[in-house]
Amino acid sequence: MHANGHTPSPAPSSGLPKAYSPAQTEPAITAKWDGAGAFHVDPARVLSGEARPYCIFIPPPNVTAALHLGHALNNTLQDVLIRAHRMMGFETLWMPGTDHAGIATQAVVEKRVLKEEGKRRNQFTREEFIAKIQAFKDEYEATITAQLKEMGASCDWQRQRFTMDEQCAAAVREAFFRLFKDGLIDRGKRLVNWDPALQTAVADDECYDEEISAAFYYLRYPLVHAHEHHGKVAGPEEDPQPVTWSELAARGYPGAEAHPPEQEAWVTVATTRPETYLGDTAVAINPKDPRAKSLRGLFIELPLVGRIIPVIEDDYVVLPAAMHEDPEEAAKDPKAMYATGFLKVTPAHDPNDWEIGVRHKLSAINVMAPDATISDKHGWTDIGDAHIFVGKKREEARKLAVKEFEARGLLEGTKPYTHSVKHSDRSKAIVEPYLSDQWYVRVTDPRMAARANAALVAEQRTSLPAGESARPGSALHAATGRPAGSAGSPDAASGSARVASGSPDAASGGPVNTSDRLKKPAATADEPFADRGASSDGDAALKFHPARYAKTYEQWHDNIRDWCISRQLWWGHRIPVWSKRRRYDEAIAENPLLALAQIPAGMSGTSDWSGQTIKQEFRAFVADQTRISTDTDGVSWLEMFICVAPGHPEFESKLISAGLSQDPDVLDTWFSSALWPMSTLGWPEPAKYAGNTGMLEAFNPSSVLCTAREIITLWVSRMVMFNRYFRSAAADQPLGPRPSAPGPVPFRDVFIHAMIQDGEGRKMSKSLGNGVDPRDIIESHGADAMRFTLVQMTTNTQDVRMPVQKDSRTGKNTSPKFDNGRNFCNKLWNTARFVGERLKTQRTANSEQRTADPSSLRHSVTSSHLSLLDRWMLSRLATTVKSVNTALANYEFSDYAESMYKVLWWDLCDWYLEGIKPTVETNPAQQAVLAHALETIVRLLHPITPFITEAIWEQVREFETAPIAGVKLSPSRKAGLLCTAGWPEIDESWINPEVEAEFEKVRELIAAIRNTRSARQVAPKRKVRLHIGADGAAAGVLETVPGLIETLGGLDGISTSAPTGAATAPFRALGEDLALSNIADAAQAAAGDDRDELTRKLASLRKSEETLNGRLNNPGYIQRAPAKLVEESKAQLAKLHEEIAAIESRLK
RNA sequence: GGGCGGGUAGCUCAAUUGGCUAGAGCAUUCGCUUUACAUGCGAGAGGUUCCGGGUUCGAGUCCCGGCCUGCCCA
Repeated sequence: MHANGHTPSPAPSSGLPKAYSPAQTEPAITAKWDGAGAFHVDPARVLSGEARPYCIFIPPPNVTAALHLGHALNNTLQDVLIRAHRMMGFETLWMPGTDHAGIATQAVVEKRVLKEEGKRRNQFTREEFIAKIQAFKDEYEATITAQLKEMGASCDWQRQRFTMDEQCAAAVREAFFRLFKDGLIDRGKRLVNWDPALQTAVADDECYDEEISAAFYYLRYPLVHAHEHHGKVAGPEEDPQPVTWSELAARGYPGAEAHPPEQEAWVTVATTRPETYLGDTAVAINPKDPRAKSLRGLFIELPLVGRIIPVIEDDYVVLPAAMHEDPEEAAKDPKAMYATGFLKVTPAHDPNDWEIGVRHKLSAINVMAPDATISDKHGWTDIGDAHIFVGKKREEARKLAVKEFEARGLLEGTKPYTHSVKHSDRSKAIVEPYLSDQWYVRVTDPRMAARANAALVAEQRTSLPAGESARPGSALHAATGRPAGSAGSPDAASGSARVASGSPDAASGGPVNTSDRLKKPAATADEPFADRGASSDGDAALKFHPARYAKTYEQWHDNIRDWCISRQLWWGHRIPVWSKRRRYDEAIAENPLLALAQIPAGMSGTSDWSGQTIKQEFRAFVADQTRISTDTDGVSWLEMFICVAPGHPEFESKLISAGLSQDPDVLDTWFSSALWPMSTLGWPEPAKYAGNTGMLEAFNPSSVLCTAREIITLWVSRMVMFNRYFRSAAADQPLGPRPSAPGPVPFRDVFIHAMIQDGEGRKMSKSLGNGVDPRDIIESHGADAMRFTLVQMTTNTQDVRMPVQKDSRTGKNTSPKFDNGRNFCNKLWNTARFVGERLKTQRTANSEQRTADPSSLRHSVTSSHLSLLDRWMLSRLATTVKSVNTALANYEFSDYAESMYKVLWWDLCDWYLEGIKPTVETNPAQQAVLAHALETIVRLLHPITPFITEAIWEQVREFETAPIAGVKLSPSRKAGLLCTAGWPEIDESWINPEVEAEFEKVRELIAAIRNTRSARQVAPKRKVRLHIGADGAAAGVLETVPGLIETLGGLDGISTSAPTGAATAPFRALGEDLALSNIADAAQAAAGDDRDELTRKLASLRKSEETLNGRLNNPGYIQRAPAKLVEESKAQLAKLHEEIAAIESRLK
């Protein structure tokens, strides 16, 4: 292998070394592309109508690490599309950039800082720590950019963006502001996945499930009599009276008689998390449970805490297995096997309990601090005797709770139980469902989710049209600034919140215009006709490839939930909201605007502003929301949230000096990613950033998004929702009126490509050590080899497997698959050497004239100048151009690579080059075909293997031959580089099935000769003689390709006389008995056929004969199958009979 | 639990949507330094298309039921 230190010696005749050396070629080619600005796009060419746009936005890689093989695949496919369309004459933009990847990057840097400096994040100021992350980001951004260039990515590098750079940040500010102003962002107290180690909310996709060994604990909860006051049950009653078993027996409770009549009765709950009992606000039983009826109206007194909570009935509760109608069915549900029929309900610490809480309007009591220790400072006030738990970790508190129940005789038992529990990706800590204030985007609003589905092309839609399928979202907690009917009873206290989420009518008391929201789903369908016309721009415009992924996309939107966008991190876009909390009083309650008025009054020094004035003066860049809440001490608060549009730092400082503070959280990374197709083009003010004028109009919507399937829900959906919302016609002006008609999609096609797995079907990962580093492959095999292999592997399946091997020499992971690509590149290289040697005499200084100035040329080569072999080659080329175009249009990448492999290796190298060797140097027409064949292939291959083709092109374009009619190879548009040369066009009239069929006969004859030679062990160099009939089929075939059979069959001549002597070998081809003679020296001639092989072959042919006979003897087949097929079968059978007879005669 | 894939030669994948004797590449066997290429050339061997039913003249392909396997969403 040449990488082994030895430099291939150049072949003096052609100037090209014998083996292709990517390491010597690739950097120089990259420099040429860079120097020529070959990939820089000019929107003016699009806007003037000079060129059609083609655009892809790169899925911005995270700055957390170098690119892996999945990135290599993703970016190779994009580059293939980009380069092909650039050559096709499109004004082609591939927008590059990177993503700040909030939690991932911060976690990586935190780990690094801890390791290197022994310090934690909180030992730095926010600014100091962000600077460290920034430095890390700069390092990896540079690595990633270098890697993409090494792969040959033809991005418009002058436009490279970062999701947190100034331009993208402005878009994020603007988007947040508009959503806030339009009531699509609100603040809510909900359960989030809380990472107690990192102390931030994490998204579902930042979690993984892992089984842990745990236990079910069976706790006895004492039953008591109590009363409910105005729906409040959390307050302890005075001296609650215990319920005795005899009372229960009287109520008809099954099994109560088994207990001592005067003993205090209990119910037993089963739980894996006993410590959360501190936050229980009910015990639930299934209404179908026979005990349910007798417990109605009874309460529980929680031990130590003393809280009185109701027994409620809810379908969610699993019936115990013993109670199940079908015991076999019950045995299938492990939970039923463990269940007691009673469920402790802890809305603040369990998502299912939260839902029950919503249904039954229970309180949610948070009993934990952000580090998941038990705390009485975060909403829990009725501590009672439970203060012994405060300060304990989750696990310690669990043990203590069990111990305390046991001490009171309330622990009924313990059963070991293994179950899967959510863990945080980044810290590996067990996620705590945690009640906290977060910002949400109301993607459940029909302007978001329903419009995303409406964007699908008609043939990919399966669900109801927009509006009918949309569902109202969960309730708002934050109020908008809109005047409200009645302030109602304040809800959602800061810690002990009344659960309201998920229930639309729960918000009816608040200042939210609920009816307006509920009407919205239908509004889309009821929109005026004109509006629908305007929306046609984006409706039915989005298409998935492969189509099956449209379903994933659609179902996601049908079931979408509001999107939590706040993250308790430092690395990210800081939420542009300033807030202040004030004591609530009656006057303010009547008019929240008045309260708001007092804030800017203080900060500006002007004391007489009214709410109305604020609205007018700052309407353009200030939006506000208020929220009313009551804490457990009964104190009501009014919170004011003010969002400021970008570009008003002076106003922000005024807010600060007026006592407001900016939200410490940052936005979910996907918020900025969702804006990527807009922010990178300068939205909302392209003119403000150099070079962006016209970009938005020219390149949004883009052509296609290339990504992996898990990204459909994470990113594709959000880009579609945001693009359609923010780019609606009404919203295109900065700070314009609230958009009504939906806008365009961010991309017309979504191509979902496969995921690369290892040979065992596992994901490639660091922990498994089964990953392949693209840098290693580029180093050992070259970027083109890697790209070819990746393209070749990309079928429309969901996974592709890449067997991974450890290179014994380097110790690095590699895959034998990449040898395919390397060998292919080498084949191309040597093809070019061959052609270069044959055509060197035809070179001129500049062959571009050849197509640019037809008058300077000799006559065009047409079909009549060409032999069968030449016409066959042109037919193959024309067919290839056609099939490559089809493959590209359908994102069938492996088909593209396969077409190129076949036309280069099989057609051009194995047959055409071998066939023309004796004649090409004296046949100008053939030289023209040869030159055009190579150049067509080089051009068609450029998108897959850009480096080697660009290198070869430097020689190819020097060839001077006659043009060929109907073959168009347009010159380069920039700096004589192949990457901007024209895509090959070959007139389809060159596709000639008769020629190909004729050539098939030639190949059959040659194959038969070679087969016979091999079977008779004829020395490869030995020339033999072919004997044919004077008027047989072989004679006809020979006429069509003078000299070719001799060359490729190793013949020294052809005779029409019968063979003589022992050294002859009869064979059959083209339906004729033929023979080779002179196959061996007299001494060796005795060696005959290999009888074993002939016998084997005969058996195989007999089997085929049987199949065909069976088919033709079936009357149904003769009657019903197409006549053409029947004829073919008959012909096949006849041919089979011939072959069988021939072999039988040899076996005699 | 819901949804979507996959199961074809030792390995990785095709098979024009129901129609050639199920094909390639790699690996393997035999032969070959042949003036483009040994990263090569020529010739072979290798298949119960996961299993069981059904529809059809005809099933790898369509339908039903299993088994195995992967992913996504809850």
